[in-house]
Amino acid sequence: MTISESGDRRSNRTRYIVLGILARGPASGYDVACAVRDSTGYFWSEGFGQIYPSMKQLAAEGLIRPCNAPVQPNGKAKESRRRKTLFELTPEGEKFLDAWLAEPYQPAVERNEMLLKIFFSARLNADIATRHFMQAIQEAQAAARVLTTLEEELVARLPDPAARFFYEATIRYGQKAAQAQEEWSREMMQGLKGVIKSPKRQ
Amino acid sequence: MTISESGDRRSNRTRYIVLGILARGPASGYDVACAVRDSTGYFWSEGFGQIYPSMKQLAAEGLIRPCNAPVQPNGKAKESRRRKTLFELTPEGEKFLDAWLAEPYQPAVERNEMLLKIFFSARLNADIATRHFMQAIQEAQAAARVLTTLEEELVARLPDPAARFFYEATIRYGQKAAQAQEEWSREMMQGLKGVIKSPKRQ
DNA sequence: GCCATAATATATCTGTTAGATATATAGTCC
DNA sequence: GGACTATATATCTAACAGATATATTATGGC
Repeated sequence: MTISESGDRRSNRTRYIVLGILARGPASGYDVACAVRDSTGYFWSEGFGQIYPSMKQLAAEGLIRPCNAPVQPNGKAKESRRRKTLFELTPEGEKFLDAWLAEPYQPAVERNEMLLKIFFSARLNADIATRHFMQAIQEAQAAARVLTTLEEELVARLPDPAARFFYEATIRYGQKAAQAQEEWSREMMQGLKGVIKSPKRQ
Repeated sequence: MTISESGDRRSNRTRYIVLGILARGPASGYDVACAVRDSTGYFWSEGFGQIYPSMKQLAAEGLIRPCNAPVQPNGKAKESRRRKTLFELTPEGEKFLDAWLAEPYQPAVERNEMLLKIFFSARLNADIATRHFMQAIQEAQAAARVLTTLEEELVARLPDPAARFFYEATIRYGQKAAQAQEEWSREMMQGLKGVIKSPKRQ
């Protein structure tokens, strides 16, 4: 199994977030999905369709293994209506994760539908473009609210100062991106008002 | 065939860029791929694997059709070593494109590997996080250079003022995003220096 | 003129992913 | 006890990333 995957056709990325979350403690597939949604969901999406098969593969490869920890009965009975299958990281898994973390990251492949619609907007009237810009503002503001809430919960989530710093770094990124998007949208609406009366239909 | 696809599982997005490019004039599959790469590549990726099957489907649906324009012999002979199969938009295709453009856009699904590595960086030493931040700066600067070049070529590309405005809007977006990324990276490296001496390995 | 090479252009392949659907297990309530 | 509901596991299928394969044509050398 090769550590470097930079030359390959798109390869499985799901396993890294699984490994990263298991590095913080034993978890089931469902736990991983919840952890992704609750802490990294705003910059990394992941679904059951990827998590379960990836965990199965990771187990087959010896990077994670079923956990011998007792299935907790839970203080709150209503949090567990079905027995969990817990997994933990193996030493090999830990090494694998760290090696991947140290490699350069692969830049995202862009596919921004908002910009695609803006790009072709000269075909339509200015009201439609305005609606797209307004949508962009609303989304930026909604994202900023989510990030603010996450930031406020940070201290309780991560007592470790280093982990907190890096988590906060991701939040800060999201906030800057949201701000840039909102500014851009406002700028463009202003420019639209000043220059474009009613773009002619081709 | 339904115009609104907002409630569906991910549906084919390739066809919209195909339709949009054909709205500017007849083109072959290869022409579409080149046009995507040259004018929208920085915010919309598209490969042959999607373009050809989508064009085939669009033709089957009557939204595009083979073009009766004479296969141009080209002024420059070396630009055509194989006969092109040109397609053009049908009136139905044009209506379909315009209806889609007027709908709210679907927000991007995020999957930012840089942030994922940053998120788990407390496991490693600070030099590795610094390398990721430096990579982010270099990428932002490279993107800004590409966008600057595109901006300079704009006047020659699009004589129509409306089309030019919207194209420039997409470029402006990319520039703001690149700037935000660079600022963030510098900020985080600064914070790393001041707070984190050597993050402990867990 | 023939053949090899190279460039343009068309087409397909396969692993990953988005997001939906299906199923299993257990607790609660009437 | 059975219906309902919540947690948890698992699978499905269309879309996509990016690679590979193939077809067609022009060019150059002998």
